[in-house]
Amino acid sequence: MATRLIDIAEKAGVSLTTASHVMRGYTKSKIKRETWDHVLKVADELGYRPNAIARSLKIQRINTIGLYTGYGYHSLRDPFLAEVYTGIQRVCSDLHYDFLVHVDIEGKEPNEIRLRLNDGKVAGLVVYAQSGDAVVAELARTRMPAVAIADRQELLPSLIADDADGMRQLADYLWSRGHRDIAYLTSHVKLASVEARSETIARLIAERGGRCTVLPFPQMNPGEFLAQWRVSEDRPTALCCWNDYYAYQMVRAGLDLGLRIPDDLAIVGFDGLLDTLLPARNLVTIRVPWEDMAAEAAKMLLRLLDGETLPSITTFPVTLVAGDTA
Amino acid sequence: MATRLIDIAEKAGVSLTTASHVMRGYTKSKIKRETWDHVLKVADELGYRPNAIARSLKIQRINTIGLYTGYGYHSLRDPFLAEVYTGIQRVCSDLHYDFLVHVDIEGKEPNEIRLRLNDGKVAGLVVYAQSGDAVVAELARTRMPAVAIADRQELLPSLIADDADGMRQLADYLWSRGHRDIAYLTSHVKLASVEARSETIARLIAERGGRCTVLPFPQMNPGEFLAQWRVSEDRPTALCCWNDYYAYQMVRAGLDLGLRIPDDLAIVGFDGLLDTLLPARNLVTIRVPWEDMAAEAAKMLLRLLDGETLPSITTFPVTLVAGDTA
DNA sequence: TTGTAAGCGTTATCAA
DNA sequence: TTGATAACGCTTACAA
Repeated sequence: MATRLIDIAEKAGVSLTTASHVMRGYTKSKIKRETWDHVLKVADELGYRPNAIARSLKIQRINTIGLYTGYGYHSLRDPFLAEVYTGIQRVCSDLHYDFLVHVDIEGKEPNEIRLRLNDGKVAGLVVYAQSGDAVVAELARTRMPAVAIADRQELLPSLIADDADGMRQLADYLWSRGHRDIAYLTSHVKLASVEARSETIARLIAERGGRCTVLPFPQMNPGEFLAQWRVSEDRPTALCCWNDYYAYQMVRAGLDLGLRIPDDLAIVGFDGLLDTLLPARNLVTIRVPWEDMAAEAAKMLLRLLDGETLPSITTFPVTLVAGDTA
Repeated sequence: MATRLIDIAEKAGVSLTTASHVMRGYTKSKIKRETWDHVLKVADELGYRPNAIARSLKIQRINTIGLYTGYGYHSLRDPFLAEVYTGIQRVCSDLHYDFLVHVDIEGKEPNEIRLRLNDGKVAGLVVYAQSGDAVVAELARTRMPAVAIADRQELLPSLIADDADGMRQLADYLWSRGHRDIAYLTSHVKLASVEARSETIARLIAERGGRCTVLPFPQMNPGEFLAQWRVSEDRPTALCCWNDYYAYQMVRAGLDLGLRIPDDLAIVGFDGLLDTLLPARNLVTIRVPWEDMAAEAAKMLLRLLDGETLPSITTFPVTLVAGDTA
């Protein structure tokens, strides 16, 4: 059994209150220096550790925030989530919060998940989910403090990237390099940002008199896709991919097939997520400041917990990263 | 103010006990079906969420475990930690635990960190730290349940990879391909496993009459290192790197310099961490089942919490992954 | 079948 | 300058 405050009080021959004041460093109370030091000494001897649970129960606050992702089992190998975690952690570290990863929520009913998320272990949540996620609706209904990231949530303050501007930058870049026939490989996931990206580039290229074909990222392996592409009559000269991971798969498959990139085929991505790791080729991509966005989401969540009102949408600028694949 | 159990009891016109039994699904108590359903209905109407904090305080247990890394700021951008997180998460998910990431512990005194780690928010810890870490000593002193991963901790049950066998496999592989002069690029970090790896390969190659030079991974950039290597008289034919990240940096630098890999220079890594992400080249490496090890660490921690006694060392087998860089 | 009441380890109010 | 004591929300003997 762990040492309690009362054990210290008894051993030190003081009251619970005095012990509490000393342990919390409550300088306003005028406890005799002698008593103070004695209590500290006893606490150290007994290896005292304040019980954060009891404290939280009493003060009705908890310095822990959580992350909910609406994609079931979320792999932490996903570089996007790595950025999100890193950003949240940075803020938590600065502001003396801990960070709880909710994992026991796979394949459950929305309300059951909401109960797990909203059981007092965390003060609030950063949310990464599709708009229309049922758990998010439950959270909003029960007024759980939460802030959404990466994709807009109608019911929550949301932090999103400027997808349209990113696509505009890519379109400009490709157009200026002479590409008039572009294929856009989009994601299967139903996110508002997915729609925004494909619509934007299709529109921009069409407006200028070029052609932009939107295709789902091929289910077949990228090599087969590119082999087909190679023999087709009327092939696009540039591949614009929903994200960097798709783009890298295409780069790799292209190199394996002996294609010259970007001369035979230009490839661009979106996200800026893989740049630190990858050898051999530097992808042309749009860098989205995911880590900063996540950090800002965490900060905003903490402000929300303090009763502030937040803007419903906060949009972050994105920047083109030059490389050698387009 | 959130709905409490007592609010439900009052609104439903039952006692606290009855409400508690219903909410906990305590089937042994013979509550009238009618009462039961009524309580559930009221709870739903009021958006009741059990307070896990109060519950934990009462039952003196908490279904949360944590991770302590002795390397300060820990980022999921580190693929190793991504594996560790993923493994811990998997087990937590299966066994209805949550996973708390302590982040407010940077740059603090060991005892202060221990207080943060051991404040009742988590039942136990998975530890990733160098042997001799002062916080680990504190944790052991205060009998905080903990299990170490990746590097041996004298004071804790430890799960480690079979580094010696991994190096043996790499040595065999390189030797069988005709390499007689090998450079081993080791890490600056003082881990037992670092020592184990460099010593093992140096010994194995020497025993067979070859030469193995152990060097710290160059502080200069990998390109400069390889440029020097290229003009040296008596140059090794293979580079064996402490981990995959080092190896990939060398592969990239080599390709940039126009080296043929593996013909001009063979490069091998260790860890098996980057294989899912990287295009262009498949590294020859040793796959360590980090995720499984982390999962097992979490499982063992939970067994420890149940009062079981654990083996002091558990060693996991590693396997060679063939590729095209050696 | 349901209710009463003690207690988990803190903090905070008030009194001494 | 210190000490009693009542909460915080829940669980669980034990009583009714």
